[in-house]
Amino acid sequence: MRNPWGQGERLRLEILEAAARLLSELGGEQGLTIRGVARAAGIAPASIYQHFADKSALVKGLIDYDYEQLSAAMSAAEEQCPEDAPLDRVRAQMKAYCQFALDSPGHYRLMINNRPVSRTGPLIGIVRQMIEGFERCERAGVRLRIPPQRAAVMVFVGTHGRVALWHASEDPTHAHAILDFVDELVSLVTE
Amino acid sequence: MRNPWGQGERLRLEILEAAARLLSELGGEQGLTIRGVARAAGIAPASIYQHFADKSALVKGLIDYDYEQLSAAMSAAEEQCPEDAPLDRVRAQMKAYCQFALDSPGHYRLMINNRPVSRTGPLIGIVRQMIEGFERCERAGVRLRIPPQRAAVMVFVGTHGRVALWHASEDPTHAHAILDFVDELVSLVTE
DNA sequence: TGTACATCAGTGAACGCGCGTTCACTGATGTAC
DNA sequence: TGTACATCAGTGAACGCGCGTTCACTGATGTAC
Repeated sequence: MRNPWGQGERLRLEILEAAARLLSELGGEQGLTIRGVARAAGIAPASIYQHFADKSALVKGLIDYDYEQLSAAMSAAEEQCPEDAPLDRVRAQMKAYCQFALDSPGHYRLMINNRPVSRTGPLIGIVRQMIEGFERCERAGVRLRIPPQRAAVMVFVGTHGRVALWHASEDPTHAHAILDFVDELVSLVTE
Repeated sequence: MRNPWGQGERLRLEILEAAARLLSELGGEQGLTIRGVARAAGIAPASIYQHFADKSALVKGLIDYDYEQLSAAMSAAEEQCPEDAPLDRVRAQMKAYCQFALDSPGHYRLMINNRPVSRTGPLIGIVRQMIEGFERCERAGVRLRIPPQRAAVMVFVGTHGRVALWHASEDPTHAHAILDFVDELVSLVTE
């Protein structure tokens, strides 16, 4: 079952999917190894090196892959809400973020812990998305207690903290507690 | 330089201190190995097994050691504030928490990631400390926008999120930005 | 049309490494008689 | 007081393991002439 000519790239995706599956099972980075991914994908360890220069490139590829999924989920959630309810749109995005983190703890941890949050990094992109959301709120007449940038950072950072503690918890509370927390945060930054 | 009779326990502390030093240098758990700790302590790897059953016991010992330091730092900061300024006391505790996290990123990460947050765990103890602080505020007449338990959780969780993002950042902002964030959080939960 | 050769996808076997852990030991210091 | 022995703190050398990575390879599929 080797890929036909010119389709060698297909294995790259299969490797990423196998790595994602493995990461979901493991729930953490320990055990996310070249050999383990090869086993999960049903290929030889050496085959991975045709698609990724080394282990760190594989991990980086996986993280990029994950950020795409997260970003898409947030946008999809936003677009489920009517345009004239900007605060709902903000809430929906943030809750999609939570949902991703709750559904895929291993992925979330990897994304947060292994990717420096740089001025151009993917996490910052998400924060920017939130800032734009709050700016739209303000323009729509929603009263904020602090400037929209600060409100966005506050809601995002608070949610992130809540999710991080959920991850560290040995007996995780139900998802709705996390989602309620988002509502509480939003209500704190609005009047 | 072997310890005299009856003082074998002294090496235990030296091992923990060496592990702590190592963790500070590494900034993360990868590389925190039995052999590495032994090297840092200047002893044979086998010697560690006289004081810790296995690697996980060593890590657990290190985490307990770290929580004691953090808790002591928070209490000390609280007691620097006058008793009749309960909100300042709360702020001081939270800022001591931040300071610890900023000064010792490796330790902070280890504590958060490797210790399930159980109903009786050390992190919960810290949250409870914060709750008591906010209850004292309320009794002293400070007006809160939400119940003291929720205010405490909000401030703690938000701070934790902020610190976690600082850790993930490749170009960390200055400490004062973190401390300002604590003030902003506190001002959001008060009137 | 045949045929020599290049290119591609993927592999098997081996490498050196650092790890956690074990076990029989060394030698100094205490105790029993 | 001496002496045999127990106890203690700590060690050196070895074990088996899984890891990341390399390298010469296999065999199918395409291309040049």
